Amino acid sequence: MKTCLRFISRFIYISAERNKVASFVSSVRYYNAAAAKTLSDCRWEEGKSSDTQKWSSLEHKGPYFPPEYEPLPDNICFNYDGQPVKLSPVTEEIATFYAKMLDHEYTSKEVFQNNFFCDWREEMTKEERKLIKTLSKCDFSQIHKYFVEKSEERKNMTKEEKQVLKEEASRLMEEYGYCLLDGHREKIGNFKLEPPGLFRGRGEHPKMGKLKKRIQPEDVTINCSQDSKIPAPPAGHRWKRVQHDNTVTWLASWLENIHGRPKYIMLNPSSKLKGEKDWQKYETARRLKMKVDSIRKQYRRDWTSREMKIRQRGVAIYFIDKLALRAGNEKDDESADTVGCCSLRVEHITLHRRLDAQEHVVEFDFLGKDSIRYYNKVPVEKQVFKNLKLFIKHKDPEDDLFDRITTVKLNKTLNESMPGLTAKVFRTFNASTTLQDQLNKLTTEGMTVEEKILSYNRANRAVAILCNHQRAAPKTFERSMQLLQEKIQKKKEQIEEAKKELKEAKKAHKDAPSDKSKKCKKHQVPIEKIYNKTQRDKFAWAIDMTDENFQF
DNA sequence: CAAAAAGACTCAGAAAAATTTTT
DNA sequence: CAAAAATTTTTCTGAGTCTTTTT
Repeated sequence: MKTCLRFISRFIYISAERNKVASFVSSVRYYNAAAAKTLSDCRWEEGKSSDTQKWSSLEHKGPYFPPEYEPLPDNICFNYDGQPVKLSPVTEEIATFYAKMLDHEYTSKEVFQNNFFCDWREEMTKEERKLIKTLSKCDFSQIHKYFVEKSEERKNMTKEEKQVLKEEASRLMEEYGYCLLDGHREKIGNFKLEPPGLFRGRGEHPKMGKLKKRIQPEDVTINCSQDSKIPAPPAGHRWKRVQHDNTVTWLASWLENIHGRPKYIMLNPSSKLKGEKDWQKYETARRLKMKVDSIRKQYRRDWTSREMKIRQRGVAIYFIDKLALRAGNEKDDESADTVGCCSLRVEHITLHRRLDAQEHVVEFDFLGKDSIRYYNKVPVEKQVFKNLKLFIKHKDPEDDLFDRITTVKLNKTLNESMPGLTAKVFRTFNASTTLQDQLNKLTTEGMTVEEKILSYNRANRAVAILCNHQRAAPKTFERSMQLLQEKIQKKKEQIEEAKKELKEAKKAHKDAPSDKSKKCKKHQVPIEKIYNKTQRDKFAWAIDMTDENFQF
């Protein structure tokens, strides 16, 4: 029983930050393996800067390239200004990207349309460009219909056909999905290259609708060990570069054309490399736990510093600590306008001397990561309130609230308080602490497993609120609501009926009810039903490590 | 040296796929 | 039982954080 409790609490602890539990199973396996060959490992770990060296051998098959474009059948036509137009393959492919998205609201946005049309025209042949000048004259409906039908067909495939597809996918996974790192077969996180399409940013993204180009082998850099079997580029092609850099963990990289930022093929979270890093992250959070009191003392002192930047820093760290805000790096205007702590603007907060019987309330309202709205009314310390008033004095709404600090400076300060400490550590720390606190509050010794799981879910909910994790209500929400109402109505009727039946049954009571006994048989629910396979896998490592002291 | 740019890595929601439950 | 709906899990890749390199 005790073990069970502990392992649940461990599970909760690790999964504090979303469902990033990663399968530590393999990590544990590796720790054991590592222990076995400690001697040789230690030698080179001491000698070389083992901190920067991520592997000593790495072999893989290179990325998997998405299939080539298949031109539309001749009877499917794109129409321009009422006339059918046969498009060149390149142009046609891009048209299909748009056509497929037609019933997504994205395509109704002006920015999306403009970006798409602009990029599309650039890929057109001269003749096409000359002809196709207005998006509103473009008729993709046949193409759209074609793909709707195709996906319908796919849905209606027979079991056998689906099985064939499944097997094909798993063969692909076998061949490209794994690499060999330091002699261990490790799962790759994203071995498939991102296929071309139209960029869909989150929120009001200025680049939405732009063409995400097909990645060519010539765009891809391969990273593997020198003496490994170098992955072969697709026939008739060559890699951009093959390098052997063991200070990085990626297997392949390319520059994404929307922002020109690098993208990588990396290992799955279940790998040793990722797992250990994740473990380290929690270790750092635990170190923060030891240190947090003095850090809190420090930033409180900073609230009254004569230096404005120190006051700002003190208040910013307070927000990061208390509200689990993200650091808030500066962003260019080529992306959606979202903020974090350091990039908060005056317009994002409202100060209330008193609000709903509370004093010194700060009302936050801004778009954070992924354009998720953060809305919160928080009572703060009087000194913080005073400072905020000072910070916004003589500023316009669009001015920075913290104009004297940056994330770099803030993290530098944090790092001085504790090695390895950065703003994001507070999120891990706060999530873990909240979960542990909630768990302690919600669970008692005598609870059944089901009750514990309920507590676990509730505790996790508290973490989600703290971290402002939220998903958009599905578009079908209204509909499901309606269905729910109908259901409730039906249930009511059922209850009425049941009551009547009961009355009748009472009257006819004397008859033997043996017939119903079969139906009434209740079956025992085996424990395995409570956790799915993946979850049980996740638990495996926790059980394995239960002797260690892991209380947060 | 600091600031900017480049680079590498984690985090996170949407959508798709798989699975389970209900009708 | 199949079909549909609901729910859960996985995949995908965009969006952050933070570090390293360059200017």
